[in-house]
Amino acid sequence: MQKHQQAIRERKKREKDQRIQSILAAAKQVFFSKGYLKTTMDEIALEAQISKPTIYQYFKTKDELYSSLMLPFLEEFGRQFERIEKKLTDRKYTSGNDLVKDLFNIFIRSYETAPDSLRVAHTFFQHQDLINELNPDTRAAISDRGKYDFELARRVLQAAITQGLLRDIDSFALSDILWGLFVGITQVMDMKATKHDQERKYLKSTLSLAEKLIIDAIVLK
Amino acid sequence: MQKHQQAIRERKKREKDQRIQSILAAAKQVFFSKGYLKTTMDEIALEAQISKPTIYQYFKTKDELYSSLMLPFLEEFGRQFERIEKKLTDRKYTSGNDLVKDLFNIFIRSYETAPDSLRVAHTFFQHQDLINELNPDTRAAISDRGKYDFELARRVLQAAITQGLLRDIDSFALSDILWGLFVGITQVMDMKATKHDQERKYLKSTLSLAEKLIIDAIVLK
DNA sequence: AGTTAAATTAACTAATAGTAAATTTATATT
DNA sequence: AATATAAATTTACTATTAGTTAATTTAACT
Repeated sequence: MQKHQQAIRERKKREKDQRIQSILAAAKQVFFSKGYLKTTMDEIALEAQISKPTIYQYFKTKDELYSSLMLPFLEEFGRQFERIEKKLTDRKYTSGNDLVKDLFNIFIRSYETAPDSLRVAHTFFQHQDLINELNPDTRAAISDRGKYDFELARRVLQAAITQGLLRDIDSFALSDILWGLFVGITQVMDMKATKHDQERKYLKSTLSLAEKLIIDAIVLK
Repeated sequence: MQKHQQAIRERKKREKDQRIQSILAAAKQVFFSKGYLKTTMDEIALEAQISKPTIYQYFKTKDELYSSLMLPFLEEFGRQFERIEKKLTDRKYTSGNDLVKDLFNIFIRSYETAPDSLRVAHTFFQHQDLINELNPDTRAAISDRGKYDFELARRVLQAAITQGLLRDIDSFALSDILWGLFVGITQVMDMKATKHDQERKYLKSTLSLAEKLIIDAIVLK
């Protein structure tokens, strides 16, 4: 009976995926409450209610487990850029103003809904040496996805320039500047922040000012 | 003989400072070639041609040693801001344009002369949990210095606004934006960079574009 | 020359990332 | 239903390395 075996294989895959998800959930919980350095694999195993070697069944190293938390974040970023790209090709933007606001909202919302993931992204930017040590599959997945997002963002900016929404600025450099601006501001804020809502409000007003300045600087009027 | 004892105490202090400097030099060398995680204290000791416990005589932990590398960088930053503040109070600036260029140059030069120190600064922004574990003296020194630099930068911006060189923008937020912009851009560039001079030239042109955009956005015309 | 204090080190402990081998669990076969 | 096989899991281990202790060396002082 082929069908039966097929069904079993499917269930097994499901269970495997579930186990991976539960490990990721536990890892997220522990990493984000204690920080990368002070987190131990035993503690993650305890949180996931399994033994340590089981984690190593699915993730080759601590670094790889940590980095894996980043992928969903990068993917979500990509989806948002794709949404904006579609809106652009559909000629839905009548002013560069709205476009810049949409771009900033990607970042702002990502910070609001998943500030943790953003912290992982910071690691991505900083610990390049760590990334290089990952197993090739994970590294490729993360690195490729990162490059894809970068390129996507650049393409969106270039399209906006071509449509006359933004001033004629080198889109590669502009993409780096916007990306850096957001990463940098959230990082500087993170450093000052003390988890109070007050601080988060302050971040929002700072980002909102940055948005105004960028609109002044790059929108074609 | 009081004089003799005094002289000996002075030499001892000198020797102690020298030892600290040689440890810092060795640490710098190893940390920056291998990254924080893959650097061992034994390796630093070997590089400094002393034994490991001697390092612990002067630095309480690995984190503290790493963080100590940052202080000279923060101090240099402060000196640069003080220079610009003096220029401002002496009414040497006739346009906001020149001021912004001077500010950007602080960052650009710091990256050119000591890109390594900047990488330590990135850690500072990211591993806040690490900073919190430092011994109180070191933490206070670094944290105070960081706050001082931030405040100094803000004061410079506020003075420039008061003098009518820059548009009337909240100086706290603006300071965070500029600081974040630079940290973020260098980080994004660092990620892409592969140590080729070509990349460094690209960073410079990107920063130069960022400078133009910021001038457009904040200089009063 | 002998005493004391400080700096240095050899030899250690504790913690933890990662692994190997044994065990359990679940599936397939007779 | 009993047995064989394969996969997942765990117990018990190794290796590395941050940090410490106690012994040793070095140098100042009497």
